[in-house]
Amino acid sequence: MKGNRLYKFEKLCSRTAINALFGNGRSMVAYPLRAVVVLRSSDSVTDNRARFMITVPKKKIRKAVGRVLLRRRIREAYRLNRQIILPQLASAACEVEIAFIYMDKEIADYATIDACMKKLLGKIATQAVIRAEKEVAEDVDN
RNA sequence: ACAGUAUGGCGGCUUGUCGCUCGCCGCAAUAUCGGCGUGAGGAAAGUCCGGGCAACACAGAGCAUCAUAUUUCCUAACGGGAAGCUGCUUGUGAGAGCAGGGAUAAUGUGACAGAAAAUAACCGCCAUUCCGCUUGGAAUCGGCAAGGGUGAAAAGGUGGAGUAAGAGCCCACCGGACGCAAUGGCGACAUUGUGUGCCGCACAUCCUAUGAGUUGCAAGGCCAAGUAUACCGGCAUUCAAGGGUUGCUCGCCCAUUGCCGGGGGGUAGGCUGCUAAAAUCUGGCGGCAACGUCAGGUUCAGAUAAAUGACAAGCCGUGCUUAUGCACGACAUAACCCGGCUUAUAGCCAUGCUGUCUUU
Repeated sequence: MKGNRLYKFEKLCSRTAINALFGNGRSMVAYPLRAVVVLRSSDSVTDNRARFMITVPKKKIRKAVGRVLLRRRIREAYRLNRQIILPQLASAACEVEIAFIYMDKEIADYATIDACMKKLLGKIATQAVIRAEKEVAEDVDN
């Protein structure tokens, strides 16, 4: 994988996978964004370590125009910033599934969404590193 | 010039960087990569009508429910549209809006106010009788709809004749209703003549005519991993035990359990339906118009946790300020597809018409 292209297999499409994510995920917040995350270890050699989805609730943003615009902005922010987490995931041998949920009632501009996205991805990356260290420790114990 | 009105149209543009959907080409390849093309609206919205399409249902008749209700035309169809007719409301005006089956059938309702909301006597007018005798007062299962105020609506209007007082009770003119006739119009209807004194209105129930089977692409059709497994075949299995054949034993067949193979239905998931059509553009012809017709050109979204974007710069438009700077650029995101309706919409353009002012 090269460049900033966004492939279909990076999107989270399956209904069952989404239900599992919301059942087991841990949430973290960087207002106005909330992320629901599932980390799991994976030894398989794939390019695809992260899959994501975006939700803008109808209760918060009434008009379809606004929801579409926000979805596009969030996707753009993820696309441009995901290089923050991908190397960490590869080194920690983890896969991650993320759902981004928009929480504000106003439509935020791109700059604020970009900043939030950077913060969130940073948190996820550190989580992945911690998890990897733990597993290493357990292996030593065994 | 300004303000308005009707109809029709537009609904920001360009460049750069990084990206998305689908299609085509290249490669073994449906992944990936490279190249080329392609990609939201006038309302895509509300889901209010009418169709197409699909599945299911369907002898025939009636009832109920809902919708519609002036005329002629347009249309695949419509509860939609066009051009008319009648009445009312509104605007100085161009114009705009609303309503429009019924019987001289029936029943009910009409807030507040008012005597009374439809078999009208509160005040009032008149008559008769009694009291008083001055102008008045009282009574009558008396007469009177001319005057009063109320109201959305008050018993056709004006004048005369008439009377105790009055009244379409009668007469003249005017208005309306209904009947008849003539003329014009495809028709609703209009105009004219004539006859009948026939003379409140609104709404609902009701009646009449016409239409409506139900569910919606999450319809419907196809493929189908894994898991469990109806059923079929093969092999194996039992220390004992089951059923059939037989008087009994063996044998054979069935059954049991396990493995392997096949297999139907079918879950996750995928494919299809799925976009070339009542399509659209240009021109001619017919029509007042909606629209029709002929000829030629064009190919124009098909996503599915859901594609057209993000950022930067410049231009354009509007407003505030004035060589500049700042702010703003509406409404609204296809989900099977069409025709309408309704609602939202900054600003701009074209054509016709109207009002006001100025100039010639």
